[in-house]
Amino acid sequence: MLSIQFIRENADRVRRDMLLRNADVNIDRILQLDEQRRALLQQVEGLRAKRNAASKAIGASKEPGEREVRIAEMRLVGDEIRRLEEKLRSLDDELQQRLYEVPNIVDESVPRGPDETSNVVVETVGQPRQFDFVPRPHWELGVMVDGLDIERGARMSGSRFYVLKGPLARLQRALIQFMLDEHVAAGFTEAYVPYMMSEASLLASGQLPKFRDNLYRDAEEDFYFIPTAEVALVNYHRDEIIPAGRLPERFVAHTPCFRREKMSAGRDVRGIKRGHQFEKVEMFVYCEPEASSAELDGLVARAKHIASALELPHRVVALCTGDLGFNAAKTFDLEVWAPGQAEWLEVSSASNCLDFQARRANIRYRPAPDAPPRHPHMLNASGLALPRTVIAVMENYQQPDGSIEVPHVLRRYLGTDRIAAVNPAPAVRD
RNA sequence: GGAGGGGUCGCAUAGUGGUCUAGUGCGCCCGCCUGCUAAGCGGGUUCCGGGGUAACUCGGUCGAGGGUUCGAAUCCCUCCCCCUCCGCCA
Repeated sequence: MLSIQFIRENADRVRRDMLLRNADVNIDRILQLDEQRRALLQQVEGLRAKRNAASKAIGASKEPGEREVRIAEMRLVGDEIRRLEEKLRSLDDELQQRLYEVPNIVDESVPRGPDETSNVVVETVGQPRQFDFVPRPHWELGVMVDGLDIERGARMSGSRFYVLKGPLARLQRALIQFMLDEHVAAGFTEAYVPYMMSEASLLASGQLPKFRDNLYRDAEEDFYFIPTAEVALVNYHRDEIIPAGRLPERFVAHTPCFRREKMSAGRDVRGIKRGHQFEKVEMFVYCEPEASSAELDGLVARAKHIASALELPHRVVALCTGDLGFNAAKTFDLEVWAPGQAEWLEVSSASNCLDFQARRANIRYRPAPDAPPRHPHMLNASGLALPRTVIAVMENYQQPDGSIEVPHVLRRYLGTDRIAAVNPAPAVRD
């Protein structure tokens, strides 16, 4: 979240950024609550100081008469304190609630625009492959190599679930292994983390309270299923002061991700592009504020490295102000080309959240052993999201007979250079 | 799931209603003393918030939140976490 001090001192900038995001946030109400709160706080603290002094005098006093008088006096002061505290608490609650729902500020370098049509392609790498046949979408190829079973997934769990088996289950696992190995080799620390987290953790990472509708949760216990490993990695240092000399810290974790996808109902219903459960390799960085801009570039470079190593045509897109996520001040998406549907697939989103999550999660670090604590900057980036990378590999490497060539870097993981087609092409609908 | 024990300053501990402004030891920092080092002596050492240009000052903070009281680390209630043993279990 933004600190109330920051909002107070930069009210115009915050108002502007909320407009740029199309965020419906009442900054004036927040400022009003802040002012009322501080005025009331001064009253309460003044009375408490008075009571503290009197109580000390009562403790030291030996004259029963004097004690009685002062106790009676303080009884009234106590009542007044209680009355004002109640008002203070309700002001605090409303202020806190509203602050939790204010999104991050916008980095000055972010292109302006109301929605994704204003996003800017900043770099394109590789040429889409020229096919001398009509490339198939991944859901047809999946059937042909006997690796994808949508119907059984739906029978087990309903729509937006699927089973990967045989060569495609192995392809996905090989990709995960490859990505983790590459990032670890680049100095990232691999982490295995809980997939279910408490409400407090989701609040700290910014998923709650605003995005409750997109989360799965246990009905009886305080468990939410993580929608991304980012949630776990934000909370790794929650309520800590990181000692001097530890930053930057760079993590990589592979986890499943669970999303209700209520917000995108009806979109991308075919195949494995958008499911309720999917695998993702996630990178995460804690760093000093001065370093976060360079770290963001580094994360984008890592995501690009994976796409390049897999020889997938890809591009980097700078999200515009209206398309930024709640936590992010600046975001680059990485998209890979999927010839089967002739579209760009988002496989990574790299964001600099500045100190926004550090405040929510109460994470600080010491720049030097005796220096006062500061909030670190925190960044996250997929590296990469699996189902869409699987789609891109399948569709880019497909052969006329429905078999799939294995990218060079994956061959040592899969022990083969080709995934054979064993079924005929499914009947083409309409 | 059952039974028991426990959460106090970086670490270890003391503290069962009022000089607790939370003591002591260790660690760390500053200073003094001292050929050097060690020891010794003196001082400092949580974090958050309010007010103030500042020196400074006020409030809160003993796992969390409520409550009792003029006054709570201390008493009461609810919850969380950790440890030990039993049960169950991949």
